[in-house]
Amino acid sequence: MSDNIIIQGFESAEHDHRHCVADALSEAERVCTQRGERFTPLRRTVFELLWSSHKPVKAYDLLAQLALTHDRPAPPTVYRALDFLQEAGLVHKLESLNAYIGCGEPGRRHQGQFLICERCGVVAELDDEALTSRIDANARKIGFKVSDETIEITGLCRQCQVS
Amino acid sequence: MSDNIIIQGFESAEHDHRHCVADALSEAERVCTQRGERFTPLRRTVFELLWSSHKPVKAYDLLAQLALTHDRPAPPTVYRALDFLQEAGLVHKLESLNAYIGCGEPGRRHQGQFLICERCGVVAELDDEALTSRIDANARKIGFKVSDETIEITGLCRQCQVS
DNA sequence: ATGCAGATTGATACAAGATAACATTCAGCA
DNA sequence: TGCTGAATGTTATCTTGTATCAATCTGCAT
Repeated sequence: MSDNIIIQGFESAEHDHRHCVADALSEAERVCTQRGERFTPLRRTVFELLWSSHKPVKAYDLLAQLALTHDRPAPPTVYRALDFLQEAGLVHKLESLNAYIGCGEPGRRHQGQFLICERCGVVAELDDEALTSRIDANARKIGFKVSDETIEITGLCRQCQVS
Repeated sequence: MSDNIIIQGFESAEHDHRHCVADALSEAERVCTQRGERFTPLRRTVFELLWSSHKPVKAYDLLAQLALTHDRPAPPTVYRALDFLQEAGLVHKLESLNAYIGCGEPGRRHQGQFLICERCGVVAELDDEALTSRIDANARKIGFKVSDETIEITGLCRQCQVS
């Protein structure tokens, strides 16, 4: 079992974010191609907006951003793109925030665990398989068959504790 | 560490639910008294509605139920009661469902982990401290200070897998 | 090239979930 | 009895998400 469970999040303020975005985009292209689905300009735009930072974005904020480049987009436009991206495993929804964030490792099937800084809003995505196993074990004990996990931890990131 | 991590949920269909309700009510009274807060008739009514089954209830369904006995209640009425009950640890919100459920063990501070059957809608509440510890350990590793956990597992309960 | 089928996007309307702000009433007590 | 803060009532509004139908586009078989 790997000890490096952090997929993304809490990068240094000076990290080259263009690199994150470029990686995410090429991964997205790859995943869509592999799934035989189309990474259309609209979906790509929404995806890029989500990757504009490591903070989750709300659907109506995406809509407002879209309005800058598209002619009066309506809610279904953005929700459909989000649905597609979630289906493809490219985006996660943070249920406790009603917000969406790009997935840091879309290649592998997972649901992710999230650390959400309540001060700066940055979100880290983890994947601790031992945690998932433990949950599965608990479920199995009572005959419950897991299909979906929502694990969202709120608190303060290292930076925000000191500053 | 106790091995019995199930707080409530997936009772047999024939269990005496009046007993669950009676227990929950007396616990609620106790908790409120201890906190120096008032378990008013309205709060009690909302609480009883939440305990009418082991399924989560949506705020506007509560509102509709309330309308049967109260004169044209408005959303703030039910949301205020829910806020109060959540503050007191008597009720949990299931973020992935936008629904609310009575807590099976309000005496002790905890956030709970939930197994949600996507077929029958019944929810089990667990409290696996090892799970919480593991999450805390992961967080600590990257300097994150946890204040709040949302853990909601969707799937099929034993009954619903066979029938 | 042409036209068809399915996927994608556009557009309108509305449903569902939640809160802000201010008025009124109530419980406990000086 | 009247005061104070808590609790509830009331109205309006904001946020989040869907249903539905129309128009357009893409890939492909003819």
